[in-house]
Amino acid sequence: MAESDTIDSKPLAKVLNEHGVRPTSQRETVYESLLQKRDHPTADEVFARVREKAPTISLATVYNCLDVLVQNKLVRAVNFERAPTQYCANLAPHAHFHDEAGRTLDIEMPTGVIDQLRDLLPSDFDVKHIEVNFHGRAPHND
Amino acid sequence: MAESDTIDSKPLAKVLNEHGVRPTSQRETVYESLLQKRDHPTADEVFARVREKAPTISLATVYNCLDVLVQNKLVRAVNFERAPTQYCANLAPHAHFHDEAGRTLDIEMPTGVIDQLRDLLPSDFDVKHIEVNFHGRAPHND
DNA sequence: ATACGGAATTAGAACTATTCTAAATAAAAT
DNA sequence: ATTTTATTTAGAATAGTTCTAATTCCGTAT
Repeated sequence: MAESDTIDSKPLAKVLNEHGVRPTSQRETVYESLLQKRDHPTADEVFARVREKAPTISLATVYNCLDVLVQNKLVRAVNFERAPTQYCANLAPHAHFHDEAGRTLDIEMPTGVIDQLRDLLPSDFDVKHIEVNFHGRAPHND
Repeated sequence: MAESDTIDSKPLAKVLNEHGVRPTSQRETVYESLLQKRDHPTADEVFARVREKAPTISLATVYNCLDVLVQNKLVRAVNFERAPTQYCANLAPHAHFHDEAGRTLDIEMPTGVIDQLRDLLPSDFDVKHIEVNFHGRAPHND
């Protein structure tokens, strides 16, 4: 299995480039880790995960990379009640469910619902982003 | 106009009591300030405002009072992207619009919309709270 | 290939909103 | 009045994030 085309790793740099992000190895590693385990990790958690592949990376760099990815719409930052920011590689419009146990789940949001939310606002409001957060208890399926 | 019944100040202690909050002078002052200027102040801003009426109050007490009011459903805490928590005395279910200039506005949310949001979740999810935040540019009417 | 210049990374210090701590005070219950 | 319990207070501590200044990296021009 020496020189097989690994389906994921090759186009990563290209994806970053297409979004205006200079593909450094740290950015690729951070982005890859978000794509691989989609459980809304915090910066600290990302830091812990990427250290295996990039043992010399610093926490500041993880923050930098995450910021760049968020700025360039490759990743979403998710905030809930002053808890540490969580990161999410799901780009489809969706809401988040925050479990009382600490889990964060993506909730699909059809465009119809989004449009209805937007219609709550007077027409002279310019809406850039709509954020929907649920909080409660989700059934734990282990 | 010496001994007129001031419509607001009398029942305040009663309102607190009815919500299970022991009415201390600090709590009354903090709650009153939120009722009077409904512009979603931060704890620091509340601190600055109540100092006129209660010059010896401490910031820690302001935090304590706000927490107690939030715990007992007299006030809502509003968070947006790790900005300092803002406080809101509007108890009706509503969303928030976060202006790029920093203003926070209440947006009425009919129960129909709330129900539709809840319907996005599988029925075995127990929803405690739904939070909707808009972000964008609001027309500034000065 | 090599040197230059701007961008990215790094370690650690700094910052900020909030919470904690322990002592003092106030209020309620006896 | 006295005891108990809750609240307030000032300041220290904490945690997540950002800043700083030095180093390293990478693309481009030579």
